[in-house]
Amino acid sequence: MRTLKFVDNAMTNELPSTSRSLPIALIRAREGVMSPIREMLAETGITEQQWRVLRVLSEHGPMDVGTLADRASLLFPSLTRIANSMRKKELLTQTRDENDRRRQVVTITPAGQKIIDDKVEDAAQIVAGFKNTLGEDKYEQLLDLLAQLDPQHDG
Amino acid sequence: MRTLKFVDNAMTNELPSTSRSLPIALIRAREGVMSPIREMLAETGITEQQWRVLRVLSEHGPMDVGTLADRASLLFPSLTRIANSMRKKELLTQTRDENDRRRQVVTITPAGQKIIDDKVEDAAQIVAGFKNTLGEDKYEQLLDLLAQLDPQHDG
DNA sequence: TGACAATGATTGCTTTGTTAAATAAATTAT
DNA sequence: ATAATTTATTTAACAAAGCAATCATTGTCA
Repeated sequence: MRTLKFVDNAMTNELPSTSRSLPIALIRAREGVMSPIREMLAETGITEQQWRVLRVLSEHGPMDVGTLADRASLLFPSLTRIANSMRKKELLTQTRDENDRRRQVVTITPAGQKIIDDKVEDAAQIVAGFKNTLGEDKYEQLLDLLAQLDPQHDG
Repeated sequence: MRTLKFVDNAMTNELPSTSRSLPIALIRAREGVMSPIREMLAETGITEQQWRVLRVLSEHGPMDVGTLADRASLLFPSLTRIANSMRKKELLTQTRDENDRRRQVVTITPAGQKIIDDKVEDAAQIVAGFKNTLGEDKYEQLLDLLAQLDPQHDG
């Protein structure tokens, strides 16, 4: 068992204690945030990722799979499967782009949009709850700090 | 396609644009942080989760599966399977607690500890990199804000 | 004591994450 | 024009997440 040293570890080769580990803190925060959202989504029969796909499509309209994957923060292979199952549930449709026939254009269906419409309010309340516990300022600050850890982000 | 309104949405039923969504920000930040760590771990043949398990065992010594799952932020069923594969690789051992024979006590092996020892330095440098880009203050601040989103955490 | 609840852990099932390889259409270069 | 390259997407294979159900052991209490 490694001995814990309760000193600054900046000049040492020590990792921060797992209780102050950034990756673990990110996981736990995510779990805290997603837990009520998952609970809310359980009634709809769709998953967290499927909700994200619907959100993006609803917000920006039809788009190709690559852009969708990017905006919903999903990996390509994941999205392929997710789109398949969502098509079976008729939450979206998929058509080949005739200008560039490699591209698959995905569109939300009325049934998909209905799920969004039915749940926006609940979702917004959950978000508002977190904004409330942190306070508006710290909430925005958190989003900024998180953005700085995202390599895609400019900064 | 939903019309975007560029106004404050506090009093409306609108969700924040997906680009300012907390769950998505958390996913992206996590991806940004884990990407170099995964790269580093690729050489060792273990996954991010297995690394966490080794870290916790190395830091706190042998413990039962429940406590380990808690400290490594893994779900029980996940840990059961992860421990199985790690046992096959001889990174840890598992023995029944004789006082309470429901409990399984997990211990890191020398081979497991060696992976930690070989890579602590690299890992610490990666962490230091993030501390550097954010600055010591904002880094600590971020950890505090994230902790507030964790229901397990006191606060 | 003996039925019953509570606890610790595992198993089964479906979905997603992650990497690598394959396919297919478009672009570039020779 | 055709071979080589790049781009968009899919498939395959394995690890892990998340949820429900199961199993074994321990604890409670009538």
